[in-house]
Amino acid sequence: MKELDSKAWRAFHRIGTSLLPHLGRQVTNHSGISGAEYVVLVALSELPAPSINLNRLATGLGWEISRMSHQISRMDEAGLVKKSKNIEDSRCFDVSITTKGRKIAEAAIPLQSQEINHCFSQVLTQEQMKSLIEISEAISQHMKEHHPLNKKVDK
Amino acid sequence: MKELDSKAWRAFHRIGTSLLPHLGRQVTNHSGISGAEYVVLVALSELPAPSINLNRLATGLGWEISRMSHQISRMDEAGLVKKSKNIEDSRCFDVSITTKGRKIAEAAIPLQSQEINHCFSQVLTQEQMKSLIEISEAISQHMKEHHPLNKKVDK
DNA sequence: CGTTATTACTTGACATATCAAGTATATCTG
DNA sequence: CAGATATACTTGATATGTCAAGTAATAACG
Repeated sequence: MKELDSKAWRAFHRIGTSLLPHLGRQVTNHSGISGAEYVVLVALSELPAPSINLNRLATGLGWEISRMSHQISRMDEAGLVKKSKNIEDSRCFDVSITTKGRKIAEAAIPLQSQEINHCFSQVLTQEQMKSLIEISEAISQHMKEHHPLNKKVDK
Repeated sequence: MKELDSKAWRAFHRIGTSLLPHLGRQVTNHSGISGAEYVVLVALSELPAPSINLNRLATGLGWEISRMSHQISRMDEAGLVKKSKNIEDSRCFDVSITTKGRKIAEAAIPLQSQEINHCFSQVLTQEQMKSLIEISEAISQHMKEHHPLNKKVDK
């Protein structure tokens, strides 16, 4: 491995393991939900449809299904989301955000945006952000093709 | 938050939460140690001195001290590292890598490099990697200044 | 010196993640 | 349509991470 590769990887590893946890902690502090809960609530609140099945939700966020299952169960108990059996296929579960969940998400999102601004957007130039998007797309593409987490969900 | 900012953040979030765990899983598969153990072993194996105190090790990797304490205890039990009270200041612990730990690290490193190559270096251009290094440095700098995990350790 | 801080870690409880196995419902195949 | 497969989750055990509180040793102060 070349010098540059190693340096780039370490750099990436470092921010991945410091910035992401930091943002998670922030949500917890200002809104009382975990980083994982935040991500799920945002995803649900942006849905074009009122609900989505668990499998697609997991795949969409790049999570293992089992993790999502546990997470949704907890969030259901906490009243943040609602889980209901799909009528057509009763193996499937439809997940939707509750009023309570939406309220919390709507309060959390601007605070979180502000923090992201602070630690991310304002620290980088436009060029750097564009570059980061390309980088991410290249890596995501590779991961999707070569190391998918769950079996493919057909479009 | 502007469109670009949001897109960049999501892109980064996505790779941060997919690529890093993937690489962790890989080490476990090929070398039987966790991603966290790998990171610690590599850090210890690269030390100029034979040992380092727990506090510095944690700070160097951007970990909480408590986490490092748990981790080192487990790795000590597993025979991967050795923990010994510092003679001058008996509150401190010196951590060093054992022969067993070094052997495992030396076997794991090339395999891991290969995987990093695969998922990271070969997927990006030289330019992109250079850009990523700059991005990381900007963010790391910000984090160090504004949101340090533990109290500062003076150089 | 004795008292008060500070530092360097440890500990334990709890939340979360991961992995392997299990269950129930669909679907496919001869 | 019966039996075999596949799918969509669930469950439980175990490993890790995180937080708050504790302990012990050193340093700092009056």
